[in-house]
Amino acid sequence: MTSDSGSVEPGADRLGALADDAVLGSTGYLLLKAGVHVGHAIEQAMRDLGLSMRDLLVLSFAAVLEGMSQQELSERLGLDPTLVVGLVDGLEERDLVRREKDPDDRRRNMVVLTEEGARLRSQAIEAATAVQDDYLAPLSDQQRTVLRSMLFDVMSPRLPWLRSS
Amino acid sequence: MTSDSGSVEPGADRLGALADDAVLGSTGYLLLKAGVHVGHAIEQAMRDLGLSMRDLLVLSFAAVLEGMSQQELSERLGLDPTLVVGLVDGLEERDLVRREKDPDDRRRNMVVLTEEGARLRSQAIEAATAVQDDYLAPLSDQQRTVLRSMLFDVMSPRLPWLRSS
DNA sequence: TATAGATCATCGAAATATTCGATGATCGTG
DNA sequence: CACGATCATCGAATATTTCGATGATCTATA
Repeated sequence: MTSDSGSVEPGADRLGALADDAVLGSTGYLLLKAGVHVGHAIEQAMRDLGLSMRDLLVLSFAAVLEGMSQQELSERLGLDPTLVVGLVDGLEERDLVRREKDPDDRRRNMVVLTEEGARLRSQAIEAATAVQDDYLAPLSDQQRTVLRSMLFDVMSPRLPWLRSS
Repeated sequence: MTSDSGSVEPGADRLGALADDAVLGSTGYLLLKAGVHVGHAIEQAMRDLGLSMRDLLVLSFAAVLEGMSQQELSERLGLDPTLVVGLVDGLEERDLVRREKDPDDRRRNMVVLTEEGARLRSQAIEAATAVQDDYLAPLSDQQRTVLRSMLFDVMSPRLPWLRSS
């Protein structure tokens, strides 16, 4: 046993026994932890621009899709439609986004990026990219490519929110 | 290897322009999404055993460290110490874990795994492992090893909670 | 050895965030 | 036109997290 509590045990733990645990050292848990970490890092970087991660995502979806209903947005974000209301409210107040009634279905509010929104999005992308570069610094460019590709492979069966139509 | 799924081909834009977005298609965001997904998957699997992800982590830490203070636990989990109280309460009520006063410092409650806790932990590991195997199915064994190793590389500058002492 | 200051676990209140049920407007179907 | 479904929204109910305070205990030190 020698579980002499409180004292440092020399030698035995350079990487730590924890990393060998079936849960704590598992790929899945590391993935989870890594995801949370980048998330926080990006969130942090966004704060300087007065944005949340969700704001950034809305801006991104709005930019690429060139407008989508709040319903669609809620699905892509994986959020209750109710939450999207406040999210869009906040962005609209700052003129980053605009609600446009869909002429083909006037129940729908299309969320559209404004000039100002596009501008801020550029800055946000720059910041987020810098954060990621920093975060992935231990990996070579080639490794990053491999990582991204593996993540795509793993996620592809569950990416409805990334499909265009 | 041979994961050349990165080339710009007709098949590629079936995934949609979203995957090419600097944010939505970034390695960081994919990492975040993947993390959340495995997290949910594991959480889901744990539900059958009446455990939460946090419960599983407590069990894991308790098992490997053979007991630790709630303070230490809160640091490793990245949670407010206040939350740990309820967490341990729940596990203690079910006899999965036990609070033992540290004889060297009677302010401390050492959280120790019980027999019952060890038993349930085995089942939990089995379930969590199965989920991960399923989740990582698109990857070969070799790829998984590479992935895990890359995640370690990326995280190693920020893994105090995985260090043993 | 008495005392001041820090740490630990805990509690309860405050602040945040998420979920749920209901509503008015609008659509599509027949 | 009436019916049931969908969309955005609201407000209430829940859940979760954060914060400040407290009693017990430790450490340092004078």
